Amino acid sequence: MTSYRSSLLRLLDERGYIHQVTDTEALDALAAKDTVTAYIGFDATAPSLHVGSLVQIMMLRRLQQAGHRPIVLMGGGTTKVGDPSGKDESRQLLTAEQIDANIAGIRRVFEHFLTFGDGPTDAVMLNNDEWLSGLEYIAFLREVGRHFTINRMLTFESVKLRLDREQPMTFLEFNYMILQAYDFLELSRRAGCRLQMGGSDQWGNIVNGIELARRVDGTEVYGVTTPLITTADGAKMGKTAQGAIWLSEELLSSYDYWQFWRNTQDRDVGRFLRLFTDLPLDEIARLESLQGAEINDAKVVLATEATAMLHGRAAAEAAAETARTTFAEGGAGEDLPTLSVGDGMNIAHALTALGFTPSNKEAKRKIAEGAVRLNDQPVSDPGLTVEAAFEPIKISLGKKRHGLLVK
RNA sequence: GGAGAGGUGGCCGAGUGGUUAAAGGCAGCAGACUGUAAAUCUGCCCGCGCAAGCGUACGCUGGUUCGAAUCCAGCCCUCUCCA
Repeated sequence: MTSYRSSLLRLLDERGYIHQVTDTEALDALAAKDTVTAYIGFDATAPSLHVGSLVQIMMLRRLQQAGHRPIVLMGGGTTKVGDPSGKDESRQLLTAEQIDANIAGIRRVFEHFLTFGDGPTDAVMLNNDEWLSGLEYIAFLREVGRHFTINRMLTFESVKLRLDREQPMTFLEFNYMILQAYDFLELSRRAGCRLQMGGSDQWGNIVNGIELARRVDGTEVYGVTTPLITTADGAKMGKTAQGAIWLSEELLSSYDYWQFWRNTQDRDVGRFLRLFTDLPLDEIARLESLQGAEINDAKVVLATEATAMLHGRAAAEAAAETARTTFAEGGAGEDLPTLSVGDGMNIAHALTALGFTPSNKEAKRKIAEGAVRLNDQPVSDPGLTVEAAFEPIKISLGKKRHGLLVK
């Protein structure tokens, strides 16, 4: 199906958000006629979200742009149990206070992307703790559990994958999909929610929710999933050696956020512009067609637009200007990470303090490799003490990471 | 509860008493080449220390030994089959 009647599906389609839709025609007809309320679920395990969630965030933004109502569903209830899917990571159980704090932090992220309020297309944030924590086991099994067959659950990709790879799967985890399905039922009752969106890995959960709503309430609801967003190398979005690309200034500066986008690979530029900026499609087509080194201009636009959406236009321009003076002119922009060295500091310690290297040992290695420069002069002595005078000193590791040392 | 297999550095995966901070691969970082791209080649890749050196590390706890990831005992966890 190439032509949609609804502006919603058209918008999502032409910008590259659609991987699968449960019932395209019915959803298209619904979205063309009514204001659709739709939700996406998010974890409450961290105080912020990172770029890995940005496609989902942007999809809610598109939904609102198309005149519909987004619900941000926080998994406060499910987080209380602790998501068992990250089997390797120690599942630290979060306290209710931590979860609430995390939700508050995540809400601040969303406020950059969505308009919240009481209007018909204003976004709302809900917490599944409201209905999950009070559930009674027997009653829940009788109302909801009877609609799930183990036979069917075993065929789901998430389960099958685990079993095929002979990895353990707990009963708790097995029940997760039921709780997620129940969320959809609950939201359709409470908020008239008709659509759940999510990553392609959520397809099974979404379908479960749809079936549950039909069986229990006879309600028709729909699902849309996004493709898994990877870089052209096939790597997951937003994973760098430095850590996650966080969507809050406290965890990642706007300068670093800008740099993240600036370092996009050539082949990803067009796709990312469509997904992560509001630029019109014809403008994106023009940027995307740039060849050779000119594609760098498109990357600057991508970085600035993406940063402006999250951190504001002024911060984005400042990051762009710093990058220009630092990289194009070989100078030092004001927005670079800055470290105070007091009366003198060992250069290896300074590199680690700036976060350029994970340890002093690594910093010394980099010095030995000739990768470290002070004001563009290579440093060879790992025992060097750096002092800043009146002018800040530019310290560089490799070609990309630059910082300022001040008194 | 029983039998068997297994738990090694971010991941995968060798290693079955000493020169093993532990092969190899992936990921990552740096250098060369470029365009703050990709591909390719090269180097690096536990921590502290300017350094000599020291400290940690092969599921956990003890033991044998001059010496253990490697041998022994107990425990924990995972998988497969059985009850």
